Amino acid sequence: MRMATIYEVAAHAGVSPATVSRVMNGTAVRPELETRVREAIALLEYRPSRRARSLRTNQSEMIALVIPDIQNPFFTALARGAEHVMRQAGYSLVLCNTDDNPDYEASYVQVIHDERMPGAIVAPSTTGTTFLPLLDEGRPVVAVDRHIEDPRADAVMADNFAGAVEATQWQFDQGSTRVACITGPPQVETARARAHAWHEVCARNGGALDEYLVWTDFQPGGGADALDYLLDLPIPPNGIVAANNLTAVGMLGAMVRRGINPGEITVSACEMLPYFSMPLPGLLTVPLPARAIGEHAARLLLARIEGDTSPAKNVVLNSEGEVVPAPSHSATPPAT
Amino acid sequence: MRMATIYEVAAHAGVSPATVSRVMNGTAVRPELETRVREAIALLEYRPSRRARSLRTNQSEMIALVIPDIQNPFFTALARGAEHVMRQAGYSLVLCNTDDNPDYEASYVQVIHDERMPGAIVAPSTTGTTFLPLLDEGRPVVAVDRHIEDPRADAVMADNFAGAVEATQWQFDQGSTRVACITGPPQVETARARAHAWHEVCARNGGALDEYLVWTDFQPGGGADALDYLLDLPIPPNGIVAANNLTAVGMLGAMVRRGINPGEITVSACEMLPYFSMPLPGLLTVPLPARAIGEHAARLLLARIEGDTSPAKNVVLNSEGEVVPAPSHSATPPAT
DNA sequence: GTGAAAGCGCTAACAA
DNA sequence: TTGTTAGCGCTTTCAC
Repeated sequence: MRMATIYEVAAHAGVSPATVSRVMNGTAVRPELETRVREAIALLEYRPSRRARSLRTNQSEMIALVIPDIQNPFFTALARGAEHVMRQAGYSLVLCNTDDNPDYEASYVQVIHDERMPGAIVAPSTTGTTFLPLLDEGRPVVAVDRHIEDPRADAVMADNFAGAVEATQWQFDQGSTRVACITGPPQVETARARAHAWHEVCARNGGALDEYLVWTDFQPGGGADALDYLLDLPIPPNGIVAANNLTAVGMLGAMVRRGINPGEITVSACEMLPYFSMPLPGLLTVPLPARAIGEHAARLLLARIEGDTSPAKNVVLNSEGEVVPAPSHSATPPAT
Repeated sequence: MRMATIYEVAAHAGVSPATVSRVMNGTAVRPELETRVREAIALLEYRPSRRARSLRTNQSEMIALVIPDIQNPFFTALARGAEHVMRQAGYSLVLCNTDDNPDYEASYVQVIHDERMPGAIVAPSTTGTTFLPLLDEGRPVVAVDRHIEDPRADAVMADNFAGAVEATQWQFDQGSTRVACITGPPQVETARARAHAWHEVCARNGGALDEYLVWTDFQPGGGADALDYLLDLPIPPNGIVAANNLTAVGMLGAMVRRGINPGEITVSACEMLPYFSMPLPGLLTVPLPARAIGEHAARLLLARIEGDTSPAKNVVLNSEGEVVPAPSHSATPPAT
């Protein structure tokens, strides 16, 4: 079925296409003409072609959401928040799942360019360099979860350091004496920040043991392997901090398989799976404000698209989703 | 930074824009010219504007994925599958989260129309009538998880009846004598199909009790409430079938809160949360092929976009993700 | 095989 | 205020 164009509407209403365009865009038009135009629009069920408008105005209502893993509930919640804000502003999100694969990332950067999208919300895999071409073109990019090392990119993060401090300190408050940490890949900023927090808190509480720090892939399997490694140490820990949601569930599963009773080893985790409401004794969950990060990033990106040229912002949210004045610990040490 | 157009490339190469277009699209061009053009393309970092091409050819590489809840792991896995297939074919997915809200659904239908997208993969909320306008325009729509009642729409489903039969039969095999069922809203097709299967299997095993069938909202809270209701019956069930993943976790959480030991009441569920690997005694999980549904739907949609005009397909996948010749039970009874 | 020219559907100068 | 016109960047006849 053919679609009505602005010319057909104009012909039906006996006006010029420009007048129809003005009615559509809210420019002043003589009331009499406006009614005729509106009638024609209704009659023909006219809806302007976004792509034609987009070509002409060089704008578009399509922005990219680039995330490593859409099956990770953290990113899913983030996506939800971003989608919610963006749809209210009339924008749609293009879902770009990268599997943490730089090639996939690059191919989506290409799509963003080719579709001339006005901006992107991006959780970069390791180094954010893939996205620099977008910034070079003047497309605003808001980094979430991990930074893009570029002064032009805004960033919205959780206060990873504070969260991990809380998770670790709780261990000592509970009476744990030997606290281990299962974190992610050393290239990943959040993994480093949380490991660093663990180290600091342990140092304050009698010292951190190097063999109690396990770098994994931030996946359930990695968490399970890490648990096995830790419990097979000559002197195993009696408290464990899991630095993300997936390592946490992997580790908990492994604990069950080893027949460890809940509470026997204290566990605290940065973020947990949604719906995982089992109130296990000896388990603390420090929530991450995933949804708020998505919402905040979306608002920031919208402002940039509207023309905000102020210096790049670096927003940090605490676990309640509130903006924290300054990151509790900005400098994260390099990987060991 | 300005973007190179086809005219600039043409000028640099000393050819006409048409020739550049031919090089880009693989039409035969004298090798000598082709090299000149390619050099100019590389030099200027030329990439054709998809939106301009799209306006001219009336095609687009942007298809919509309409799902009720991006935080539900079932839809997340489905999205992953669809994205994977689509990206390989050069298409991108626009994420349309509807919260099962018909208004949101309608607004996304509008977007699909306005952007002139060539098709959509859709998990309709209740009635699929919202999407009929798209079919009227000749845009292919593939329904997933739930049907759209229209002979023009393809559909890809799990074999919900078979899955629920398995979940219910297992209860009797385990020695349960009084088997209840917690399902979703009666308007939802999958909720009805699974309830129906439960009813049939119970009937074969000595009869189904009406008060053992609980209609919920398919959410964790609903599952928890249903458990409380069931266990407070004069004669409570000793086996429970949960008809979806979220009711299942809600119910399990409520069991823990009531201090019921694992295995005391047998539980079988259609689908479970990913990473929920606790091997609880007395718990059976019948997986749903979410990812395969997404992949299959994407392939079907691609074929339609390519011009396939064969009659609408109704694909049913078993829990392994394999195509089942015919639905194990096509007629689902109306809600009671 | 190649170029000139028209046109996809819209908006924005510019004139009237 | 309104209409005429040009043009966004591409593809595609149609001549050559």
